[in-house]
Amino acid sequence: MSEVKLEPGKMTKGEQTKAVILETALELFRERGYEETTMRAIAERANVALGNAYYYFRSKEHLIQAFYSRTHEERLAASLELLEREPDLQKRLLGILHKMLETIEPYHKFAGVLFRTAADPESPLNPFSADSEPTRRQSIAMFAQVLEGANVKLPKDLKEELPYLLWLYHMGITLFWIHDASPERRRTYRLTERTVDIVVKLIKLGSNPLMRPLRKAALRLVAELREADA
Amino acid sequence: MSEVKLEPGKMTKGEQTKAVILETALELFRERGYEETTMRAIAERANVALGNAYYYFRSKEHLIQAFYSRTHEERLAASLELLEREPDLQKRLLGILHKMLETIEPYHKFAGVLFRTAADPESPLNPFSADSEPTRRQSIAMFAQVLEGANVKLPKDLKEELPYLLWLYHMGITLFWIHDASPERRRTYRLTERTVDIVVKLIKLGSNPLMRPLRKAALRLVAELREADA
DNA sequence: GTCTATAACCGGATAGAC
DNA sequence: GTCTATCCGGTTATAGAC
Repeated sequence: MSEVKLEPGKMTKGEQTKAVILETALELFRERGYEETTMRAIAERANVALGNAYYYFRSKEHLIQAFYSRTHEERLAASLELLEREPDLQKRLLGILHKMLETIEPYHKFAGVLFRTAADPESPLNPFSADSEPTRRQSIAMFAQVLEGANVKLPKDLKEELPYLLWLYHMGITLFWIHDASPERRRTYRLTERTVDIVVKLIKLGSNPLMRPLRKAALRLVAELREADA
Repeated sequence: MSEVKLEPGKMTKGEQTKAVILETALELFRERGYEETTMRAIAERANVALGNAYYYFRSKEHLIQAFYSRTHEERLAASLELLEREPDLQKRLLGILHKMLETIEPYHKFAGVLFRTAADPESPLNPFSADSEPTRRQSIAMFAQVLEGANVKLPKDLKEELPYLLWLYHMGITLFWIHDASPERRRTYRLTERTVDIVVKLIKLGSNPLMRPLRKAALRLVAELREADA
């Protein structure tokens, strides 16, 4: 599923070891969940000493961070093709969200821990933190691309803020997914389909010149909240 | 601040011990934060054995749950008077939210941990969990009261779902508060004032007979999502 | 700079005696 | 109900090998 090539030719020994440890950890996380996976077990299956695991990953949580950027990249890659091919906004958005859900599905079992640490304002894993700024920026940029290539015209003010709002929206979907215990995550898919429809309608409605005053007011509120991210 | 009388006359020895442990724990949490407070330190200052602390509280997290229901009750009490006196919906809602923010303010320092555990779907602290059902129900009931005594007429379908929606809204405010590092939590207060205004306008708009189809559609979506709480 | 092995520390949690 | 002893696992420290 999430196989990653460990090309020994292109990697130093250290990079290889690090990669092996990460793969092993994710494997165990998927098998048993996060809490149930001990650092000792990871080291053992990866055939390294416990101390060595800590040499490459400062803590168990840092393994999660590595996981984050990995799935994030997978997701970007998986989305590219769609973005080049599909012009319809609604289909673009829905497609992106589906790709995302597919990418993270294997990890649903330990999603709770992910989110738990992510929700802590002190944690570097917090998606609003300075630490995750690069990933966040990339992610928001992707939503900008979703809009960019679509067959819609947006007023400038909305166009600027919308990628961020869509990113927030996708975080909301993710939050729902985490709590979704339905078979095959049906509820999440249903929610996604319904809300994408609403979101697209709202975007079109909000672009209407008549809505300018309301739109301005709403965007000002959003801008204000955004400041609080720090 | 959060002094609670420990009336020995009215309590069995066990209840007393339990109360002492809880008070000591909250004291230490406020002093040093959650992570920095060890169960051993709590037991020591409370003059009980470590094992005894675990006799009364199944885990360190369960101390948080006790804290929850405590502030929850304080909040209910603080809100009662307002609800009996004020007829204007907007003022009622704003007042309730202000009371809430006041009650939790002393604990802002370890609010992160609160939310972190609360966000874990597995955790009993999760506000959507079965474990927190009693508190949740009470809280939703309070929002029903906010509507009940107000000078507005609502269509039946909306009246039924709205308390839950307001509860969700207040959770959103809380989430923002957790991440709010501004002096005196100014941002949170500003956000609250602005959004309360919007919420009340939306409620009035949504009650308009012309909005019936849209309202029905929205409420159906909400009802569907609500099922997923389990 | 990469890695092993081993021991130890710390704190949450549990068992079982009294 | 209360205690002591113990386990368990994240984390650290050390000392040394390639």
